[in-house]
Amino acid sequence: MRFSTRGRYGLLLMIDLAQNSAQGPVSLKSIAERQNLSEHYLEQIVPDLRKNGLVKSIRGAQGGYILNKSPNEINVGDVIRVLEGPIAPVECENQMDEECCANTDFCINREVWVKVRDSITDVVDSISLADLLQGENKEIMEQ
Amino acid sequence: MRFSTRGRYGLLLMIDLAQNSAQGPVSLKSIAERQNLSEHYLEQIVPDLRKNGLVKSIRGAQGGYILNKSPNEINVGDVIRVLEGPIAPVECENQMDEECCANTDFCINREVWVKVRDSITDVVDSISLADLLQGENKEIMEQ
DNA sequence: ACAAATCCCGATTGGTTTAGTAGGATATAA
DNA sequence: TTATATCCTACTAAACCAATCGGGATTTGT
Repeated sequence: MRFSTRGRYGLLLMIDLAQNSAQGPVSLKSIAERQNLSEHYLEQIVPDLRKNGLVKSIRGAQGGYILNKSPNEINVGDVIRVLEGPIAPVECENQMDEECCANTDFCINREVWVKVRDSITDVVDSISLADLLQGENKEIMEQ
Repeated sequence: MRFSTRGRYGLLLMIDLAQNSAQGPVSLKSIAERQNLSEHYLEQIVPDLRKNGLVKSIRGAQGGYILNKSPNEINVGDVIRVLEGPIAPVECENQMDEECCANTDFCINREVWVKVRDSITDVVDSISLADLLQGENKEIMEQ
């Protein structure tokens, strides 16, 4: 029950952009160095962020990536959903809809998974990149 | 970001026991039939439940499994932790302790994962097997 | 004593996911 | 024109998942 490196690295990448892309495009190489990640692996992750409108790319020398919205308009949930797919603690065909449990008339566990999903969603959708940057300064985020 | 079948099937197994093991041991075969699961696969899951004191086994013909505590003393989190390992949305050596992020002085994302973990923990530790059985009768659990 | 039921245990397997790596094509600034 | 970048497709080694397989040990009913 854990997030993969796609979500984790992607979030680090987005935070790096939030910190560094105000003056101009930031290359994956520099992000990879600062965050101690594989540049090639970031290369595999970042197209999803671009296609979903979270970052913008500038090709060629001195190119790189910049945030496509301001840090307080992007929250952690946006990044995670793009890189890891929908937040769903069990694999139901149609995102945990009523028809998901074909085995039994009524899936007795469904409420558990729905509550878990909703609690995760609440957390990740309530924290923006700006919150994380502010949290860094304060060392401890507000509860 | 999802639970595997171990946790899901295990929870179904535990609920089946809560419903049926009051009068005596329940065989995996009957559970597998009722829940429409593979008996052999349940056989692979149930030793973990036994070793962690959640169920008790009775060997031989007419044997089977019974709950080792009352349904309101067992909560969903107990079952999940036994079958899926600790609830930790990222893989840090020492369960998300302060030393987890060696790459940087301070892991800016740590607060996110801690909050996600805590929110999941809150949910699964607040729902007992008894709650789930009651929820079945009411069709909708209380919020 | 014996057969059936049942738990117990280790090994194997086919498929998927993860976390990358390799190598090149395209675009652009200097 | 050269160095710096993004972009794109493919490949791979390892791990994990969801079982399956084949037996062995224990108990009950007859």
